[in-house]
Amino acid sequence: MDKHDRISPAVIRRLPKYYRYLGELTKMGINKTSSRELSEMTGFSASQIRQDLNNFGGFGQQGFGYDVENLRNEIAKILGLDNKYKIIIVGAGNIGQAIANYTGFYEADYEVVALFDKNPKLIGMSIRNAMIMDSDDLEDFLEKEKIDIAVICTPKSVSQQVAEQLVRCGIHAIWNFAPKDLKMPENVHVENVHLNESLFSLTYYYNRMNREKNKNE
Amino acid sequence: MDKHDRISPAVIRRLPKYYRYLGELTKMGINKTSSRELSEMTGFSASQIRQDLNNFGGFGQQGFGYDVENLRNEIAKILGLDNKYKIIIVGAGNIGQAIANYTGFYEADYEVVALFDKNPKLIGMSIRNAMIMDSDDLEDFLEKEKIDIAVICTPKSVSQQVAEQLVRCGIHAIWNFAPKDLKMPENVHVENVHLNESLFSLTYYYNRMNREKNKNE
DNA sequence: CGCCTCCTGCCTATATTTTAACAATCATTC
DNA sequence: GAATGATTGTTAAAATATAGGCAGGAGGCG
Repeated sequence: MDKHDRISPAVIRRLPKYYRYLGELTKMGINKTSSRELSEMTGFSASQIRQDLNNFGGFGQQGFGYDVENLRNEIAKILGLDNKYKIIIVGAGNIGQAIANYTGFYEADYEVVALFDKNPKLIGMSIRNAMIMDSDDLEDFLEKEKIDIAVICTPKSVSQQVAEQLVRCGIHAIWNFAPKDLKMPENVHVENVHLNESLFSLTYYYNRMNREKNKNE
Repeated sequence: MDKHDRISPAVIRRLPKYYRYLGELTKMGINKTSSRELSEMTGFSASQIRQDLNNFGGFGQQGFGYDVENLRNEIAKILGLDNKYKIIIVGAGNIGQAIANYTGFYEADYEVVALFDKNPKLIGMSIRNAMIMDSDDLEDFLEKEKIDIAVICTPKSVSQQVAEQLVRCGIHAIWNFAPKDLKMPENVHVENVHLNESLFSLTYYYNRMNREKNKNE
């Protein structure tokens, strides 16, 4: 699987989108598609779609197109959506609870096994079969349970410290919602969801649009 | 302000990060910095940082560096963080409520004015001074109040429809949390936060790491 | 069967983004 | 007040990402 090593992040970011649209086609009962059709749906150029897919092998048939279900399965395999993943959430505040309640992951087999928090009022509560446990028990828990992905939803002040603790306990994949960049060793992958930065970008474009509108009036 | 028109999105995405780190420097009482220092903090190359900033003008002093507070204010101005923004949230489920409760926006003046939902159990509740109102009252509300940014936290099945309604009522900036791409006119800016796609990317890298680890053993 | 249309996979060209290099400039030191 | 070291702004080069173009294969149709 050496070919995976050199795939650009931009390609990986697009794959979930293809996957989603292929799912929609399946739901509509359409079982054949083409890069042109996917282009219309996703907004990416047909050429780019073909090239993206060809990074992983020729899933299509020349002169014909792609089999929707087959292509979807192949992308699932590439992303690893054909496996099960156990998740814990550290920090059971607003965001942590929202993630635990989020049903949008249904497309793959992600299971939130437990949440952790310091707040005694939260400890003992359950969210969709997942218990909120005391943060002090985190390390013991990770020793016993094999966890794939940890979600950090703590305040930023403790996020680095929590991340280091997680890594010490063998975690290699972190989904970080704290507005801070984690300094992590090479063999840990961090996926950031920085809501501020997203909102600030939006703010920039909002203002730019307003400036243009005023100019044209 | 024509120069803003051609700034690449990649640059805009980095500005909030500079802004955040400059805030941290201020908090530490440091009032002078350099592209090299910012590079160490942010992980971007010093060259790139200088080039990014010079898109908007020379904020530094040759041979000396940048004044932390001044640079931070300039970036704030570029992003528009020196203004106030009124926000509504459509969909007061888990994510909607979490956003309403989110305090991470404190760096700028964002005010969540109201939430909207169809669920009678939620209508009438308040979250941090913002009331959850009936979705049926959305259009009336938007006629009376001048809202800058709308957040979509509805199920994906209605997100497109909600977005169109918002645009009809004069909204031009949408922060979309529904796992669907909105088809919008040119003069509307949509910033997507697609949690699935983010998690799927993480899953890909998690698996790739595991493959590499197994190979090296 | 032959022709036409459509579409992939691949190769090439263009555009964009990032990195590198360097002259100009400033504060500091001796 | 001249030399030094640090650092910017800017230009050029390299790397990367995207788009375009085309040969060849597949299916459909008369």
